[in-house]
Amino acid sequence: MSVGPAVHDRVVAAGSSSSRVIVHVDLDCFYAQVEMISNPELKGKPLGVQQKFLVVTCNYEARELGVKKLMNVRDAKEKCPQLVLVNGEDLTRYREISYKVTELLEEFSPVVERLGFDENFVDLTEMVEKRLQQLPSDDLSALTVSGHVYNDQSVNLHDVLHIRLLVGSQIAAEMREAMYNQLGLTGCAGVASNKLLAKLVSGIFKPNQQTVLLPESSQDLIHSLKHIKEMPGIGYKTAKRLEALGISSVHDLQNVSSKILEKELGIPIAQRIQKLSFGEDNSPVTPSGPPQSFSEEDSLKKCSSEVEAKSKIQELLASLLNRVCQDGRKPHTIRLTIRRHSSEKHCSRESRQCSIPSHLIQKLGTGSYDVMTPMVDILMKLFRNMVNVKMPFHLTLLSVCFCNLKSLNTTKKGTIDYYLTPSSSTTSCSGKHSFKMKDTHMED
DNA sequence: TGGGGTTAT
DNA sequence: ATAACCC
Repeated sequence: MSVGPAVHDRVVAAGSSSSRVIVHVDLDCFYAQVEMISNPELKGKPLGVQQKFLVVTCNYEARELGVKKLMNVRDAKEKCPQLVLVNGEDLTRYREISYKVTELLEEFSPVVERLGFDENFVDLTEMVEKRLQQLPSDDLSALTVSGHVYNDQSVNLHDVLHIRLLVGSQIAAEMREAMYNQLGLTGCAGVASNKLLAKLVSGIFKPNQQTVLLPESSQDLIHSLKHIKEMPGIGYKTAKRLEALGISSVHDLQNVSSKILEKELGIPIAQRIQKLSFGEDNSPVTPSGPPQSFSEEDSLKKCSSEVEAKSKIQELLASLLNRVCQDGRKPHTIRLTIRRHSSEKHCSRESRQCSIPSHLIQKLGTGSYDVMTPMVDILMKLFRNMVNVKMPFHLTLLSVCFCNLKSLNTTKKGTIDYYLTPSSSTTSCSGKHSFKMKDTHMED
């Protein structure tokens, strides 16, 4: 190796994992896209997806007519009388397609982190390295960026970091092309050296486009935020506390004394968000893998009796049992969550959880046994532990969650389970074996 | 504000 | 068990 010192430093920096290539992939108005695929007659019309009294998302036709995300149905209809609404309270199809997207991305590189149903991060560092090593005779001159470059900054083909991000932009384009060809979905992508910047830059050109951020422009990107609340990682609470300190811009957060910040927020959060304000984010892309919990919830106008609660709980549990059955893993914990009508308290929830008795866990995959009744009994005990049913109450939400999921197959072969584990597959949970409520005459 | 999810304390 | 964060 006889390269100059500057080049050598960059190569070392690039190779020592201090420099990564991350892509953030963000589907365009995901629920609305899924609905238009389910029912192509909706295409071309202004479409909103409704949950209770809210339009939770809408397509671009609707946005052009003034409909916004999380807009009241009343306001949306007023703004846009032609608005077509579909109910989106059942997330089943959204969840299924969401995981198909993640699986498609995992085919490019296994390191994929989900963020909600419609966003994914992928660490492209290794893939980019491989592609650069395959380049014939180090000929960089044929390389071109795919999509937009933030700030229209020009690419320097002699800069290793530029080259790596440029290859990242090409992979991002292939990902979006695969999403469209295989799933019919469009989305945006942002390519940068960390998750924070990749996420921020993915939103720069908006529907169905992509943007790469070169390092020289990262300060411009973060300073384009008008308020620190727009910084991913700084939520409602932290933003309020910072505002009370007179900190509202990225610049304020960069320049505030770290001692003052640590005193207000504690050392870990203070240090993390102050690094974020400089565009620094060393958090890894953590592979999400299968979900760690399954939950179903329903918000209610009013639930004020134990019978009403039991009926809702049965409904939620029936759906959950089907989901958990299809997953194959077994939940070892069950949780019930409520929200009380409280006058002002900002949507505070309460929960109670307990272990699921092992004899019920075993029966979970099989349709051979009524698991509903004992499970509902457990949930109602949790319910009465939280709610004094002898006193008046008013709940506005019920939620049931299965968590602490364990795969049966991952037997540590020292345990007795290894020798006793049942063959576990005489029944399937699909189709007619699905769990139903109340009516027992379900077989065709 | 819905109907989900995650991690940290 | 709660509180914060994300969508």
